[in-house]
This record gives sequence, C-alpha cells and structure tokens, in this order.
Amino acid sequence: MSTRTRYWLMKSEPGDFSIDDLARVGTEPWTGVRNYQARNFMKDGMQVGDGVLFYHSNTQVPGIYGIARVASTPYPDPTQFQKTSKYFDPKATPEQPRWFLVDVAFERKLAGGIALDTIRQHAEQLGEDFALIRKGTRLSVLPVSAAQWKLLLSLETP
DNA sequence: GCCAACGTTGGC
DNA sequence: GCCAACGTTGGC
Repeated sequence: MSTRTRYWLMKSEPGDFSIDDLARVGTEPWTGVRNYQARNFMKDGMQVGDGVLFYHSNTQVPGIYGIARVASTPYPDPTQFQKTSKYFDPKATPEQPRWFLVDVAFERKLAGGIALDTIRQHAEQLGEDFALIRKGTRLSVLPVSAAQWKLLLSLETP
C-alpha cells in the first residue's frame, strides 16, 4: 500500500459549479464526467486525501482558483441513472454502472488564482506530461506530479 | 458565438 | 473494423 500523496487537476465551469460553490457546500460529488480517461483517473487513480487543483474553464480568465481534496473512494455517478438529468446515460444500469466519481472537499481558495496564461509561461518547466496545456488535450480530470503541484502553487499571485 | 480538436456512435 | 456524422470541450 502506498501512502504517497497524489495530485490532480479538475476542471469545472464556474457558471456551473465554482470554487465559491464548493466553499459554500464543503463537499460535492463530482458528477457529470463522461469521458473514459477522466473517469478512469477517478475510478482507478484517486485516493482519499489526494490534492486537487480546482480549475475554472470556459470563463473570462481560465485558471486554477482553489485547492480541494479527494474526500471519498470512487462510487457510481448517480446522475447516470436519472432520466431527467442532462448526464443521464441510457446504457448504464445500477448493476453495470458506466460512470464513477469521487467526492471533492473544499480546502482553500487561491487569493489571486493562477491564470492559464501564467501557467503556459512555465510550460517548459511543467514538462510534456502536463496534460492541461498539452496540445489537443481537453481532459477535465488529469494527474499532476508533485513537482508540477509545487511549481503551480508557487505561481499564485496574491 | 466561433471553431479546432477530439471522442463517440452507428451504419455498413 | 472502418469511417462519416455528430456531439462536446474550451480557449479565444
């Protein structure tokens, strides 16, 4: 068993669910991921306590705006079974769920955020394996190395 | 709102 | 199993 802390980045559209929303509710099931690669990171990769960079996408200044923690083991995303949900998946059954999620818990907001612009300026240091700025990659859940985590947080502008 | 770059679906 | 059509993501 590994006790190594792992790190992730998770995207959300702030109009849909923002870091302020997470601050208000405390803990939130990360519903709606419908990409297999992103799902697998949650289902097979995440452990309770892992660090999460909370990223705002599709907004005026995209970037990292807070820190959260993985707060549950993976379990089936309930919205896949809800006919009225926009995340409903007719091919999923409770016996054979397709989509899994974890709960995410608020830790803190980043004072000034870390803009995507700023992140790009450090592309070389972050390295090829940083999926956020890899060309053609649009993963909404992606792994972050300890070194990348450290570097990214050093870019916080108070 | 545009659109490039992906991912998924389904006919064949 | 190919691939065209369609849907989605997400920066700009």
